[in-house]
Amino acid sequence: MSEPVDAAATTGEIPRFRYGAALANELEARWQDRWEADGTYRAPNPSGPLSEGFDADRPKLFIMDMFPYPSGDGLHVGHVLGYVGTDVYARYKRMAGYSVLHAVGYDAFGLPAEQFAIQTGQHPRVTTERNIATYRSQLRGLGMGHDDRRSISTIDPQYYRWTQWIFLQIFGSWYDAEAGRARPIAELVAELDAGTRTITTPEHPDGEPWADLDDVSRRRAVDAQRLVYLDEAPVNWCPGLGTVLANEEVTAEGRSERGNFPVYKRALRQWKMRITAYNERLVADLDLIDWPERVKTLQRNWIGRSEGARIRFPIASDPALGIDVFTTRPDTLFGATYMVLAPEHPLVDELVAATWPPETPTAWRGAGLAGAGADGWTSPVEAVAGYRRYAGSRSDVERQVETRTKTGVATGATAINPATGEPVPVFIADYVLMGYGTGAIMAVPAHDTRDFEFARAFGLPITPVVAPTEGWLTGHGLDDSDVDDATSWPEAFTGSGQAIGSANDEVVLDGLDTDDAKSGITTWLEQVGAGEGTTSWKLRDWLFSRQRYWGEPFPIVFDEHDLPLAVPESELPVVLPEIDDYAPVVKGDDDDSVPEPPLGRATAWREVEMDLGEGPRTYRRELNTMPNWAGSCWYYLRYLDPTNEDALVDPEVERHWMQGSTTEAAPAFGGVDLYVGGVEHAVLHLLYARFWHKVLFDLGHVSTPEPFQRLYNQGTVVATVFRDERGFPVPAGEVVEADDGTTTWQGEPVTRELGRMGKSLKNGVTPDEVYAAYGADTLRLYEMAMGPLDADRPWNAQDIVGVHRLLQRVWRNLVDEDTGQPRVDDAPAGDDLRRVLHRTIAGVAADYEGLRFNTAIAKITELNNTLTKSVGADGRTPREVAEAMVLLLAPLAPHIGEELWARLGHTGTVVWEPFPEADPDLLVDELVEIPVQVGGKVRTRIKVDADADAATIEALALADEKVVAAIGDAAIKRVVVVPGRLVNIVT
RNA sequence: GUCGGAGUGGCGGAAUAGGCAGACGCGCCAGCUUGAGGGGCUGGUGCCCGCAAGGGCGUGGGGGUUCAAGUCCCCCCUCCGACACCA
Repeated sequence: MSEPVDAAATTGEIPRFRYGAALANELEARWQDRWEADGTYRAPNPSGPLSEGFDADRPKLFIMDMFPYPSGDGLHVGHVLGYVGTDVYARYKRMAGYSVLHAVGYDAFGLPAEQFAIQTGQHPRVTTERNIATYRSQLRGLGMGHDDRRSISTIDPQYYRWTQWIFLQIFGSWYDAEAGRARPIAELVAELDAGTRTITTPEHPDGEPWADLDDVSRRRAVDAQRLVYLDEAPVNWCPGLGTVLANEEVTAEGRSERGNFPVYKRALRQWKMRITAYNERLVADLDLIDWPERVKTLQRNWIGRSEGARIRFPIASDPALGIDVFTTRPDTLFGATYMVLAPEHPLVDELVAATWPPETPTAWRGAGLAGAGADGWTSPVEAVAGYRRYAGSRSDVERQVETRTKTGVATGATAINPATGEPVPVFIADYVLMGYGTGAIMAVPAHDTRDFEFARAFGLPITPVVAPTEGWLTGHGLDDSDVDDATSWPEAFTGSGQAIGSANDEVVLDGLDTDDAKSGITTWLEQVGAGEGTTSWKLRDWLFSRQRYWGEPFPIVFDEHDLPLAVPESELPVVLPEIDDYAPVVKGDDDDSVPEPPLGRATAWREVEMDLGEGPRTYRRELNTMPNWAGSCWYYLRYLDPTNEDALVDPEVERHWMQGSTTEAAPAFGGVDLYVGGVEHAVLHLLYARFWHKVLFDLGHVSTPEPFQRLYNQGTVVATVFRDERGFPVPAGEVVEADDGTTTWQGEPVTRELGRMGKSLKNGVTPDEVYAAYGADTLRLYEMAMGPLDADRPWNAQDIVGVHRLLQRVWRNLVDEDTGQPRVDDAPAGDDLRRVLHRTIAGVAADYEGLRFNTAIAKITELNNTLTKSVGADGRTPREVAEAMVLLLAPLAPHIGEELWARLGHTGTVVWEPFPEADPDLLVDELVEIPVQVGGKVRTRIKVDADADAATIEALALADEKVVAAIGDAAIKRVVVVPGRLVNIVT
């Protein structure tokens, strides 16, 4: 941090009322107190306890930041970028006549808070609440215009009561696929009782025999339909954190997002949310919302819709058995020359052969793999077991680093290609994933890169069934003779083309292009019952339970059948019990024991007596807690009605704030009008929140299908990272830079690079440091001036002085630095100054509207520079200009805005003052200077009347002596005149 | 590898709808103020040639469309981000 600009203030050599850090700090504290005392930023609800001052004529606007996770380190200047952006916009919109709801809450449950508490040996509630207090004070110091009555915290039992209530809504629902929406589970039970609906399961494909089921079986059947359900399935188990994790919390390297611990797949009984029921709608409704295209793309990719077909390959030895595969290229079915199952596919054990078929190559038997003999394993059963061990021992990192060499073993089984009738061998290989499609593929080596590699490695036939294009052939040094002979191909042809070699007695694809071949084969498959067109998705159900202490308890108990039951609403909240040891049970990497949630230590709490309709009985509580995402899935709704004890949110209040945006041109069907946050939440928080919102919408608790109408991603602040010779970051604030530019820390040389600001890179700058050196308004202005809000930007302490000087110069033009008295008079502004003013008003308003705060600041600076020249050192500023200037600046720098407004003689706050309006007549000059080009090069500029016509301008241009000189002897071929813009003379 | 985003002075960045490239700020240079430093004020500052007048070049590179291209089209390079054996 550089020295304060007015370091000499203490020497008394500068004017008493010069705008510097001391003056800024004094007036900022004063105005923050006044705003708080006056409740300046309170946004009235249409009804209920927060309705005082409601004005039905004011259009509404709901503006939100992604709420902070209060860490022990406090805020740094990178965190506040988005907060300042929304605050400036909210302030502008208030002045433009809107009733703006802007509040902030705290996302305070979760792993980091718990880790911090464990490290410091304090209860997470103590550390979390202290962190929240720090954040509150830092944000207050920034001059945020938040409605303080609406600040919520996810750890408040009065808040998580409703998180639990929403959980119960989801638990009490099922997805009616025909209706395409969630419905109360009671309606399902009623339909089952009435016999108008049946539940189909893999065991009962024709429907559960409901009437014959006993109560427990019926409950099991119904529980399996709920939108949140218990499932015993492979999950991401992270021994280092002592908990399971959602897919979204595991990195591509197979490690935990938090803490970077290894993650293993383990079958555990866990709660899952049926987000996959909303696949289609989560994709389709992206078209309704005004979000950055890149975030929509990320969500689409994550949900991963792909169209294709499911095809059944019968097993040769037992045609009753069949392998279902999913493919996006059913048109290549005739080229399927082998099959691959994921190693853990349940069918493997059923179809594996007892002995190797004659002449099975040793490579197929696993020769060369760790654990196999020189000729491979001795039987298919051995090979399957051996390969599973081998694949399991390969970490995800290894699988990546080893350039994806294809490995696998044969199962000794043979399936029948339904199109050709030919037998095809069945393999297992870890390049086929159990988690996608059906966990099995038909391999078409001629037209799939991975299958091609596998086929080459295992000596399998490669049969072309799509003719490669000319370009592809020549690009690979091939010609027409190679079209149907893949032996010379260097790689698979994966593009579209004409089908070849694809005909049997019933269907002929030959000559069709890929799209037609796909539909042709699919129709045939459906006719003969060998398959069907279908859609596959990458998205999995959301693993929702954690073996940690610091989270919302589930409002669930278990009875003697070990079946879950909802805690009645009247019993909410289920308060997180106090326990002495809240640390997770961290396991060794190879410890297979069942995780023990810390809540199991709450011996007095873990069992409870309740009357759930069968008289008082003892139940066992669910001991897992909810993931961090639960509280952040719906907090925007609680801002609307934070004190409501009867409902999540009052319906009238919800409709008022969430129904159709009244400002944006985008199709306005509702949701938060503007939601600003980092792009790192593109799939996690934003996908989960959309899912919960849609469930609440289906159940009638909210009135819009999407939660966030407009999303905006602010950029990240990066700062110089200094590293020592070992590559470890050293505290950036302690690095010394020599005159020659070399940098050292404690005498040792250090390197420099740019990195995201934060504690881990030791390059954080706190807002408090900047307040002390320049004041909060300067920090706000600098954050906004650095560049476009959505761009990443480097923190450069040296540049802060520029915006500080702007405030100082504005102040000096309006206030006498010696006396503190206003320097304005009531004489009208000169014509030129007034035109500049009105152009600035129009430009700044447009910039605020478009969140272009950096150019708004540039325009205000230009206006002030003009003002400085026009009034001179001893002159006075025309009041109309002075007041407009203050109003233009107030959204960006609210404290100095209030102070100047008061010094200009006003008693009320500037916050609700109408934004100045530009006079359209003053936006055009009478004379404009336009460039004259000769042959596209500017040779001179001429002044013409703004409304001069083309002929007049052309005559003036051609008469100009510099133009005449530039043209010389050349003949004029053409003259292009754009009135008011330019002239171009073509020779 | 696939998808997405971005390359403009020494630096951060401007540039409605294809129409004056470099707004505004930092830094730097000069001058004024000051005992000095800091601070403040005024002016200058894309690069090259030139005392100047003036000229040439210039938005990652190469081609194209156009009277006119940072902006549109094609090819290539570099950087950043996301996903990553998804059948």
